[in-house]
Amino acid sequence: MASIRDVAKRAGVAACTVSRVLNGTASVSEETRQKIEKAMDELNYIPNELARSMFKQRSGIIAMLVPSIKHPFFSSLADFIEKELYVHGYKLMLCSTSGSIQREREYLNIFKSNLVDGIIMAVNSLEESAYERFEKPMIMLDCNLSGKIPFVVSDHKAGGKMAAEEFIKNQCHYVLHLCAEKEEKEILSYESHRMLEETLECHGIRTRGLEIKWNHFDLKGYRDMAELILQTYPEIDGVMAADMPAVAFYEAARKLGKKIPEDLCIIAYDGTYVLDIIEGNVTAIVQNLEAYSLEVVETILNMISNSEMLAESKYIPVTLKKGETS
Amino acid sequence: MASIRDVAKRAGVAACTVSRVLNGTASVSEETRQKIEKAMDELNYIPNELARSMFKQRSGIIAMLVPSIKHPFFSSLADFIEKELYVHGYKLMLCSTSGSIQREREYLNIFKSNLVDGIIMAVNSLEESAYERFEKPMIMLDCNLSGKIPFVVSDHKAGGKMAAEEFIKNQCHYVLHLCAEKEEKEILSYESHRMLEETLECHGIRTRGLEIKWNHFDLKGYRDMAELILQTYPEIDGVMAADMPAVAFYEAARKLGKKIPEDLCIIAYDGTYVLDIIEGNVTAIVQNLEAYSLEVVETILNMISNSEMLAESKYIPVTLKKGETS
DNA sequence: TTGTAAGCGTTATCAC
DNA sequence: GTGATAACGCTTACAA
Repeated sequence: MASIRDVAKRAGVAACTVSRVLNGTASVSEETRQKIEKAMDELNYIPNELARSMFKQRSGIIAMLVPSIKHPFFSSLADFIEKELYVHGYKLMLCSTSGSIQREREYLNIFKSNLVDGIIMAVNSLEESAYERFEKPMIMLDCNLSGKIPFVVSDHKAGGKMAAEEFIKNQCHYVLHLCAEKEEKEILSYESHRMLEETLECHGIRTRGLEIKWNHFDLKGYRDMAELILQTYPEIDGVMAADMPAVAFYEAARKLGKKIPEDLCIIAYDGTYVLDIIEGNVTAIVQNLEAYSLEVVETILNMISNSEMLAESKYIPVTLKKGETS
Repeated sequence: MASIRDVAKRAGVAACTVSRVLNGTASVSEETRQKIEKAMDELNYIPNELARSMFKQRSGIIAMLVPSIKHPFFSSLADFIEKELYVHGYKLMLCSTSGSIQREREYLNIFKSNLVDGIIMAVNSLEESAYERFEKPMIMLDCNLSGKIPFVVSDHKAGGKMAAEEFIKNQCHYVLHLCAEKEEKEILSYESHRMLEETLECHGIRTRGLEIKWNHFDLKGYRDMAELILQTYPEIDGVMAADMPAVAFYEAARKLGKKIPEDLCIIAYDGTYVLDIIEGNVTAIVQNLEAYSLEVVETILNMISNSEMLAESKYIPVTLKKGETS
């Protein structure tokens, strides 16, 4: 691989002059420029980005740590984020914990070693201090660590409220809502559940929260669970759950001969493409992943260029997509 | 950020001794080691991976270029590949062309500049020479560039044959198969279509290939198309298509009141989790993405460590997953 | 066992 | 407009 010095030698100039041509950082006479460009061409010269990064102490790479790369929500998000990073000249290092806490810790250590300029965290299984003492620009998705790390999050309160209002419109009497197992951290998506309960209870509507262990790709398991629940609690006439379990409820309800939305009103939370795959048109609270991604990227890049560890956190509006299940 | 020299100074030794402790590359007296470790600790020292990479001319990052990050096939593949890379101490830079040829070219240029150790290409829209003259370890997925670049591919011939045999078993008379628009390159998945046609024609079964423009997330569009096709050509009693369009045919056929598999036999090609989302159990030719990923990673890492640009190409077996649509 | 010095490929600073 | 020189943080001969 030809280096900048090889080019310089061949063009009969100093390395720094080549660098100037490369970066347009100072004026170079037309004659020298041509000689240099010729030499670059002949040597098939490509600047070594590693050396540049080392000098600048900045690699142009942003890491994103997710629980799963294939999950529709995270892959959709990563898709948007990659596009937006690209616009700003940054590259995406996409890393998955695959649900392993150990791996989250290891990746976090890797991220410390200057290979990436910033970190987008879509997982948060470690103790809070692990993030708080992290000394690089970091942004948390959907999780508020006592304001110590900036976060971006969908407006789940509004989401929960919208869902509640939809259940009320449908004159539901007993609404089930499923969420992931809770931790002690302030996972912001729980807000939607809190708000849902609160609003419904104000209207005298019974609610029931159920914490389940996600296994995002076991639709069969979800369907069985849904069927069991619907049979065990026939008085349930409203369900809010993430896309996949919501789909499972939709399918289970149809199998059981329930009329939708009369007997069962279903609201999916997230609104990923998963909902498009089935024939039915499920009502959903849709997270605006595009707007979300824009904010994430803007915030992290701001943190990098201003070397401020603390940026403003952002709330992204959600919308109700009316389907035939409400 | 503390550097290795800061640590050395604090411990009262030379930088290289610290390096030796860090890498275990030579024996260091217990006493010095302790001093050094203490200093590292106090300074909260973290080796600068960029500097290391620069010296070693190796970043430990592998780039993967896909047409879309969110597409179930590619996100599943990336998921496996990331896991396997992790095992070998490599990181994944996941990049998407979003279908843009321009962007493929730009990313390819970025990859040339030493920031990544190797490239996994799941796109191939440029002229062949763009890949052939690429001077870094590169592996092509599903595409054979006259043997110039090693590739990994599912055994699509076997896949096509399996599908054909399934149609034959179902006593189909007219089989439709959908594939993406063809290019002049040797895209290896076309093999399945060729083999399907060949095998069916040997049995006197009519076939019809249809090239369609993919828009992987417009299930509604697919369903409309499927419905139109099934109405226009009622004599079609067999369909092979990628997961998403296959699902669309399944749903359209049910809507039209066709009996499955008697009136219409459907075989999905790929076997991603998309098939699990719908209630029906669609027969599929399943690509073994895990085995696939293992081969991809093994091959690219071999190319890197042996600095051989040409490795052996690999064929990964596919399997038939019997469902209720055949 | 440990230190000195050179080098990886850039770019910035300061002369000229 | 151009060139020396040093520096980014690390590792590896080579020497002591």
